[in-house]
Amino acid sequence: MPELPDVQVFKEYVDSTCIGRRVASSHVDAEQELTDVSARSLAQTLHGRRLASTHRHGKHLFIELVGGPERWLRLHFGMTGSVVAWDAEEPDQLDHVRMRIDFEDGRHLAYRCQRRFGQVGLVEGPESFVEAHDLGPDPWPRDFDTDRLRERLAGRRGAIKSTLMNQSVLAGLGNIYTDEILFQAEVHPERAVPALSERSVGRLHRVMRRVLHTAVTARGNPARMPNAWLLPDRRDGRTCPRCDGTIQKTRVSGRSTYFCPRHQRLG
DNA sequence: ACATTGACCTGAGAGC
DNA sequence: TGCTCTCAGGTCAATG
Repeated sequence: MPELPDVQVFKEYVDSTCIGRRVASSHVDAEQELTDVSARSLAQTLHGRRLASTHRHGKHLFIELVGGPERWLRLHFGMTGSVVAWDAEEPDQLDHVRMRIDFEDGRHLAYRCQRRFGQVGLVEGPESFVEAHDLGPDPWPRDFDTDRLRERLAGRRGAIKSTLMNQSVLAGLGNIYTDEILFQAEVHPERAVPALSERSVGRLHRVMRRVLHTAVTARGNPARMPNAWLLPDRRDGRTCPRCDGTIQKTRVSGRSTYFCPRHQRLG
């Protein structure tokens, strides 16, 4: 599900396939996904613009459109969204295309979204969007250090899992990578934030950064992730890839949660 | 202010 | 076979 690493991969994909190209036309069929903009005015804004750069914040991908008033295309991928680019022959099985951009040089870019939880919109810039939606800092850049994490967790009383997934605390972690980080940091998902030791916070920070970077290197593909990770074994009853425990499924704040009760202890 | 829960959506898979 | 039910998980609104 598109979380920070997946969206980072989408960003790098758009960078290498579409940046610098000019829009000839676009087809928008995303009535449900559109936020703050009509299909008509989105198509109008895109027309003739050049895709100049991209920026990612959390699970949001922003694409800068130059050649007019400052506007950025914002893509959010929900659970099932993705992007795909092609030149001549349209790929097979290209279902659920909600928006397609046709470039002057014959290339195409499609935004797909099966379950329609995604969002497409136009914004004045990434910073104003982040501020308006009260998104927390993105944990990907180098300057996201342990102190920053500690500061973001201050004052929180709930379970660590729901807190890490709260986009106004940190922007980018979803259900799957949060489970992965807690699994590797050996922290029980229901542990209350105030009950976390200083060491645990440091470990969470270190593991978080390593997991995100490794996931991007693996292109977000679970099959390419290390064997000792939870992700490929994220199923009830599986043997824990780190110890002799058994992976257990539970619910935390309404979200299905997988963890190893043997090395992620509550008490 | 913060935490929790349910609704939204669509397709896959389970169970009968 | 085919129907119905449950589940997945991103956000947001409503409620506690």
